[in-house]
Amino acid sequence: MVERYDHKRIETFWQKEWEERKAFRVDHTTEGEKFYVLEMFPYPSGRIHMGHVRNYSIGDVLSRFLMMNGKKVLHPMGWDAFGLPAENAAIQHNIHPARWTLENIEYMRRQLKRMGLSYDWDREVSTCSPSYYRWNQWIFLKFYERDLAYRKRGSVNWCPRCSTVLANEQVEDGLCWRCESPVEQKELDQWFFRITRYAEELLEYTYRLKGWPERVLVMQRNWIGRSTGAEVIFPVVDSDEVIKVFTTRPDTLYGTTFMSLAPEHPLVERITTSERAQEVRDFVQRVRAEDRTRREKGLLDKEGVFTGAWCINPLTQKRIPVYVANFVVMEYGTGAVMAVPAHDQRDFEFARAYGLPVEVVITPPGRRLDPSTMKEAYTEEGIMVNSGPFNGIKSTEAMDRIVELLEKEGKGRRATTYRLRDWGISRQRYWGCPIPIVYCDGCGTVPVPYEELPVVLPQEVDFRGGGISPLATVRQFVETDCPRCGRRARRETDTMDTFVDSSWYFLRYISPFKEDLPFDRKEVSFWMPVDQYIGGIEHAVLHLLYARFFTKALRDIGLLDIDEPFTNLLTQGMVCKETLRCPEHGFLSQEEVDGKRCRMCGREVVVGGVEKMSKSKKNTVDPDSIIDRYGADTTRLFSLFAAPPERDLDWSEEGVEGAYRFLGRVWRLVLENIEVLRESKPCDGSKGLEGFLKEVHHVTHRTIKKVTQDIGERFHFNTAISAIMELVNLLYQWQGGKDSPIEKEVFREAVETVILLLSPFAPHICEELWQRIGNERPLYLTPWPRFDPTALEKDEIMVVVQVNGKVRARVMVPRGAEKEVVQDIAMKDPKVMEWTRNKSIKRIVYVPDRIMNIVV
RNA sequence: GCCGAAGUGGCGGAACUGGUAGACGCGCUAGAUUCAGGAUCUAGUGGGCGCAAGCCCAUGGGGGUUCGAAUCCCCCCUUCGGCACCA
Repeated sequence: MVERYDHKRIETFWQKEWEERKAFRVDHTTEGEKFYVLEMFPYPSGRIHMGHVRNYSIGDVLSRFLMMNGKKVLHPMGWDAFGLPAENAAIQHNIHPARWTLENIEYMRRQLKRMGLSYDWDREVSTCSPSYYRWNQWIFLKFYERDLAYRKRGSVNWCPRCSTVLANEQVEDGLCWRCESPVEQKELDQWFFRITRYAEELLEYTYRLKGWPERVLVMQRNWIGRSTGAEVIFPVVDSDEVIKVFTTRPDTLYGTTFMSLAPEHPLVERITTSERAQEVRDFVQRVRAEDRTRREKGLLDKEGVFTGAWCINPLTQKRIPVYVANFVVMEYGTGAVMAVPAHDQRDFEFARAYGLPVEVVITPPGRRLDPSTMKEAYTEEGIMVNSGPFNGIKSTEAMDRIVELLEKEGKGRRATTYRLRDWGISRQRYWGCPIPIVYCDGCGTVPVPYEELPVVLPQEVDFRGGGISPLATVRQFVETDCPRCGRRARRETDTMDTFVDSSWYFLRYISPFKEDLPFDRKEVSFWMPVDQYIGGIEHAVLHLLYARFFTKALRDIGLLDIDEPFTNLLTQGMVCKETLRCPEHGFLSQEEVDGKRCRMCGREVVVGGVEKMSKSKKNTVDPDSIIDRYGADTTRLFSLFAAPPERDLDWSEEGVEGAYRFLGRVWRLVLENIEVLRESKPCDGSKGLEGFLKEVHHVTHRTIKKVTQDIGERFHFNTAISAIMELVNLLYQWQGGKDSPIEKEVFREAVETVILLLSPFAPHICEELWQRIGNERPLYLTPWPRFDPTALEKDEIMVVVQVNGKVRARVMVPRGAEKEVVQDIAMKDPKVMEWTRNKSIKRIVYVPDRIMNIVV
């Protein structure tokens, strides 16, 4: 019996070794062929979860693979360390957010090190450290100078549970993205980043990011939500006021029969006639009190009220009534809609409800529409009618022509609107980056001078009060002198959204010690953009859009010379597991189940569907316990083998055992042959190899080729691993001895190859075996193996023979044989003869060295 | 409603540009080893018919293109994800 595979000892040993030798440190020179591998940094919530394990395993395989292939690889790790959970923990457990966060970082760093990840820990960055967030403030000031940061009072999303404001991107279905509480609206003074200035560029570049998954790009396009059309001016009758509308359908302008304003529209108050005033005011108040989410989701019936005012259709000069309607939102377009009931479903419903006229201006080809009997709006294109000079032309053509007419007469213009809103970054919480602004009664809003940065977050704060920013209670913080006039002034007490922190952290990794600037220009132009970014799909819009915006803004400030931060993006799937349920006690964890029964009540447990691991469903698996039991190598191997990275992964204990078994097989393969391996060199070339030896040599090189392509080109780690398994299986088939030099050499080459190819996945065991077979140089400094094309060539090749598309035989032919030669061989095959007997051959298709199809 | 992704054995998944469907792993079955269990090794494992050689069927369903389709085209169904009174 050989020594057993002791993962604990091996993994501890090699982790210490890598750490002491600073194996994965990358110097600050800017020479060589660079590759920047980045994984989304974690929030230090306490412990890592399987999603992290998967994310970081993917990055590590790639990183180690590229290092062995001679690339200069930057592979850093850090902490997205500001955020609400720290503050909530502080409130619940009376521990300071800073301590809570730092302790979590300590713990999680140890967990990551236990996974054997190849990070350059010298570049570790933590966003809650003043040496990091001072540059947040610095960038904020640069944004402020360029009017990319501004303050405005407005209706904002308020999460009562988190007692803070949320950006639009952080509201999902009307619920807070973090705690799922219903979001309310509040009027507050808030800081915004003018991301809308980049709306067009952000959109345009989604068509150039070839290395991003299509679905992420689509989500971003939807989010930016560009629509093109026209802005049209409708003068109000007996008034100097005009109503501006945005429409994507200028072709329907002649069919406008009324006007709808958003209840929040400023004109409502000004144009409503006195006899309608009370009714309108009641209506506006009622709608504004309505549940915002229901209103936004379109769940309410179309309702409205007449203002008493009329406006003029600029093309027809017809008077049309102005309504206030609950389905018009102030935030989009101009907050006013020209209503064309015949050609817009919402307007149609509204018109029917209030008895307003429906006028058809576009007819479907070859059909006529009757306004009195229409059941729904006709929204397709067609032929123009009742549209003055445009009658008879196609509606698609009329679009442009009508806009031209409007522009000529000064009644409107071509216009584009976006769904994207500016990014509200103020947060009424403590544990975040202070906004470097001072308010002075004399000077107004004054930026903190650069030389006074950082504005340090004070330690002693009572953050238990709800509703206002905790910093507002700290007098020593709030009270300051105006940097401009020196008189007493007040500091801004909100902190920044933590998505600001993560919008540029990948730049700080490049020069984490830079004192005078956020990052070093020269180093950044060497390393950026990130060549491969890896993370979860949940950031498809949030973080990934913000980081793109930051990159463009920093470029325009003159700090960067790239347009996009991430060349290639890999969005890994979720880690899922089956759920267990007790009819009485709900979801159960593995520990709460005894056999097939609930430990609490003894009732039979229902095995539910495979769902994303979550605490609430109690189907999580703790990485620590898996690493304890099977080791980091097994854990990594399984999470990469069970599914391709972008797909969801079903966690299975049996699968983990399978991975463990495989590593055991590799371990025994080496140790059972340790003498043979030690006393030989790998063979060089395929000369003189016959039979099984030739087969082993051939498969060895075929595996090098496949694994190299699967890792480097396709990220198909699962198939790479299965190819290595096949090679190992073949070596277990070795029947004869390993006595002659040639046998030893072939075997040694094959085993070395297995170790090298497996090392990015399972680095500890491979490093150990590599050393044991007598290598001095550590594996992580050893070049990746290259395949020998001549070893891949076979003299004889199996060709599949089909008759009428059905496989009937397989024949061996010399490689590269002519069609006629193969045909002769095939026709002599008894099976083929049987199927072609008494039949006339119509055609023979031959794909060289692969397949022959005989059509009879 | 619109947009996107995906449907392959008992399960996770292979099949690169149309060319042996089911690699690899899990699970299951049998054998070897063992006092026994575990571990390990070997063999088998899509379905149907057959003693067997073998034949037929099979990649969500239906049609088509092709010598040949999981892969290309058309129609439909299901699941997941995103957006949605967006003018």
